[in-house]
Amino acid sequence: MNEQQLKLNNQICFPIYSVSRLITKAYKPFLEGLGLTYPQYLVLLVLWENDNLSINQIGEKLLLNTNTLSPLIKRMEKMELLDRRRSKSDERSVLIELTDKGKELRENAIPIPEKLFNTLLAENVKLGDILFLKDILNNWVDILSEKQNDRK
Amino acid sequence: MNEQQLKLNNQICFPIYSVSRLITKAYKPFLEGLGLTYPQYLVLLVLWENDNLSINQIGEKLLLNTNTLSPLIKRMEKMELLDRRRSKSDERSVLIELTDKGKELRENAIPIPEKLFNTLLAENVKLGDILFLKDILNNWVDILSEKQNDRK
DNA sequence: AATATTTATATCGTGCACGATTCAAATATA
DNA sequence: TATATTTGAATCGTGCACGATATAAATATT
Repeated sequence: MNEQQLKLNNQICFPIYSVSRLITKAYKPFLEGLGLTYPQYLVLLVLWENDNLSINQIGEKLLLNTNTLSPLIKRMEKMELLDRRRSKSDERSVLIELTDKGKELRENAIPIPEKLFNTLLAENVKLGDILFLKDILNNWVDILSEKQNDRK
Repeated sequence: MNEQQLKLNNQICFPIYSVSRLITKAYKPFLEGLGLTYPQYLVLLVLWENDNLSINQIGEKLLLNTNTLSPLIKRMEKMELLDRRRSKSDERSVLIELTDKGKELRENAIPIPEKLFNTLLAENVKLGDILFLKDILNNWVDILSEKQNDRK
């Protein structure tokens, strides 16, 4: 592995780390109108698609463990966005069901993706970031694939 | 904007958010051997490249504000990886200088990028994630560019 | 049936992130 | 030169993330 390829690690890992935070920040103005954080919004996206899931099932979809989701969902319960109740068939499971308030929020959330899209579009800096990320990622995939072929 | 394009938002934002966390997790086993977190490692990467920067300058490179960096750097001072001192020419600035221990850590950090690379390579699941991310990202860039051209 | 193991949540501790605010030093302006 | 504004750090409060651990319910094993 040569010098340049070694640098690719940081060239991809750091940008992903940064862009992830930039995206969360870009969502903020639209989400705080609804009183939501980005992770809370993700939970709602899952529940709007498929209500009455266990915490575990939500975690599978979001790749989050219960030590993150448990308190997060309790905060959302306090906000009266959802209800928690133990499953009757398995007392270990906690089923999450949207309240009317949680369901109604969906309407207000509909314009968010387009707004976010336009935000990223308006800020050319960010398009630059994405383009940069795209090139690096393509480069990385090439090297990864190449290396996997070498092993055969 | 059609339904599918709207979904692209979540198709790109969520994967970036997830992959970012996966990458940080992938670094963990290698970094904790050095007693470092990923953000601390990033600070060292910056300082190994260019010592004696102010907190602000480090923040510019990492896109992090002082309310994140200040306590993080104080923790690194406690670990005796770096020294903090006020600049004489501008008493507001805090200059960060690596200690010998901080400099020496560089040697131990050299194999990390390759190890990480191999980890991602070994876990085919993750290569799948990257490929997925790559396609979505390319798709997104196409749409963004197209939309920007429309405005002209 | 009694015991061991697994599974679904929850809790605890630590370390980011980040908006808001504070404070002092530096710089700009009247 | 006095005052206003800007700038660099630091602090505070809140909310994630996540490893480690605890607990109780469900399931497997003996």
